[in-house]
Amino acid sequence: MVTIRDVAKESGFSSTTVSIVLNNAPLARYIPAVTKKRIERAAQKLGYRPNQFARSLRSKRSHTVGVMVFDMTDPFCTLILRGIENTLYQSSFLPILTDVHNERSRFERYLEMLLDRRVEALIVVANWLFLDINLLGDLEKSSIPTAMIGCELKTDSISSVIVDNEVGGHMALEHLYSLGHRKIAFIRGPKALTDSSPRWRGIRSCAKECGLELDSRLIMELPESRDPLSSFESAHKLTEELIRQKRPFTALLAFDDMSAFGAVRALSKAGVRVPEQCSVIGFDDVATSALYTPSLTTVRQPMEAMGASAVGIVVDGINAVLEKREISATHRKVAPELVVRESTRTLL
Amino acid sequence: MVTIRDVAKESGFSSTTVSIVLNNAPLARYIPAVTKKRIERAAQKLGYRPNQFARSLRSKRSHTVGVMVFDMTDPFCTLILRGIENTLYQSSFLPILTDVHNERSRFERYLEMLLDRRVEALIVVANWLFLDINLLGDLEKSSIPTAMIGCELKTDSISSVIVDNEVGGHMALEHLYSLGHRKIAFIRGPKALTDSSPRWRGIRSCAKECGLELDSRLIMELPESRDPLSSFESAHKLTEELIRQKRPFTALLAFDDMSAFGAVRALSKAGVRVPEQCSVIGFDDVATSALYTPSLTTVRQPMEAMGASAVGIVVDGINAVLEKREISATHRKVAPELVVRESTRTLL
DNA sequence: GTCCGCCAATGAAAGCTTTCAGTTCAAGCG
DNA sequence: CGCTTGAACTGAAAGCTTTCATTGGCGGAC
Repeated sequence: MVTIRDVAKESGFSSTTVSIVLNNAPLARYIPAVTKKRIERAAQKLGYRPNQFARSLRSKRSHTVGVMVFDMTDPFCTLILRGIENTLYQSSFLPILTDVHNERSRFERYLEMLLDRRVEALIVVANWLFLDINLLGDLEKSSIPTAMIGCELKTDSISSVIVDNEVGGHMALEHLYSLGHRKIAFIRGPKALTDSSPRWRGIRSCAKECGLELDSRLIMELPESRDPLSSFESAHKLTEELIRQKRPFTALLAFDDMSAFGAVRALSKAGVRVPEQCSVIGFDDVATSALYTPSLTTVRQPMEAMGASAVGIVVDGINAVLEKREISATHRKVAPELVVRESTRTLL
Repeated sequence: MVTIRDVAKESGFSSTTVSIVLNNAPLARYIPAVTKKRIERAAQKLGYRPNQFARSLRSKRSHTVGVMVFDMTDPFCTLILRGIENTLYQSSFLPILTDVHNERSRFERYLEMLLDRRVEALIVVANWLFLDINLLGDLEKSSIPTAMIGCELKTDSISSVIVDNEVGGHMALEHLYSLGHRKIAFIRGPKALTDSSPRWRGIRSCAKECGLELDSRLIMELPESRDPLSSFESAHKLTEELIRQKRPFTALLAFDDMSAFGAVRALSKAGVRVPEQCSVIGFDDVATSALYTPSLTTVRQPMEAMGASAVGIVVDGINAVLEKREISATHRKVAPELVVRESTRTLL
């Protein structure tokens, strides 16, 4: 391994000067171009690569960000991760990826590991999280810039990025209403999930504005479950139940895309054609939605942008810490977007 | 920050002894239980956490593995990543995740960054890779244990884990044949993709065994593209073309699940019901396949196990290096598994 | 002629561990 | 008693950077 001293020897300057030049430190301003050239050439020639361990030890920086996902298999995560990765890349940080599998013990262990590695910031993808208040406590103790994606927070020690669920819920119902649907079935999210209630609030506010009466017998609720894919199965069952009830409906508004897929499956099985006989709308716009048959109309969360946004927040936080500025948490609520595809159509 | 010297002072022993005890180093065997207790208690009391930077600098170990994915948005990756993460967790390694976006420059930059960080091993998820021989050269130079998932190699410096594509192709056709199908359409993978030809070989060998004649006018081939999701669109178009040809077929064997989805979509659009009028089989068994309507019959790659297997290989490699044992590359070919769902059925 | 400020460069310390090469003491052995 | 052996423990070095404090040299101000 070639060290900075080798470069010093080769170039004829001290290792101090080499360090200053190669890092383009503030003092580099006093160093004449000739010297810089010579040092750079020497480094090049020897193929010098600074030892990151030593560098980190001295500078107390790891150039690393911890990413904690609550369940990677949730298709909702994929694009968020892509957004995080891509933005981090631009700032020359590397992500350490951990998947908590929705287990508290695993969360704690990973948090400890990440902090031991001195990650400079933490991004938590809190998809499908049953908000646990202790968890926030653990995160707050960490004292590094932290951003949570997909979970609304009021703390001012942890930043958050979420989609505006209320607006999204409103959008979804408005879409169905504008297509002429009046008898609408709903599959609500599980109560314990933080997204559920604002989405429902948006739906109710839209109903109110339109003078639409919600039929409580057409409202189902997903059960709690640790597995994000389970909403497919649950929605499938709930939709079968809706059909068995024989209470007619011409459209169905699902909590998310997974449950929408479950609903479509149940409807098809029962011989109800989507969208001809029943429109279905989802929420999220996971990758599959565009590929489904029929392709799914849904309320899109701009996931890649949300990942990027979280990185932006924590990178600002890192810089603030470096410059000893105080900075308080940022809370962003991004706008959802209606994506109209084939699973919804005008009521004839 | 509390250092090992603080613990030494607190416990009344030297930092050497503390280090030995806390790491349970070989020499710890000579240290009486009482001493160990006292040191552990002191560490506990002060809340000592070893500085990983210093530790790494000294021991030359990072306890970190680099994971390079060629395109994260490919649903094929998700479970592989899960398998990697989970197995790494058990060995107390942390993964640094990088997504190459199918770009050579990005590959090079990331490889450099990972090696600078002294990752102890490298796992490359070479999904949807157009094998580039230079790329292997870059990897071979790295001289750390390296495993590639999803790409067959002959080198003995880089290990590989792949599914047995030939057996898989054979399985798929055999399934359709055993259901009574004789007029079968095919959507082959793009030539440049390493998986394509062995899968096709398996198909041909099965056809031969069954005495089935393949109709070249029913054989389509996906075009090359950098985007794994593009196979959906392409397959959609190719299937439309197949239908336009009016050359009847009762089953379709697609290159992968994405293309199977595209085919199903095209068939549905044309009023051909799946599976009643045409059976469709895919390859991979991505998460969506079980949720699709109809759920997709497919040849499953045991992705989680493949990820785990790759980790096993490189961890063995790491240990071999530590113990100065020589070890040569491992090449595993895992068995695929037929998953029968709703998209295929007996020909009436 | 002295002092100041700027430029160019550097020696040495500090950051925290792990580990090599011992040291000390006591017991065991012939 | 002198020697070896083993247990229990430790001082100091090494690993490689970054950075603080400092040194000269030199031109200009007073």
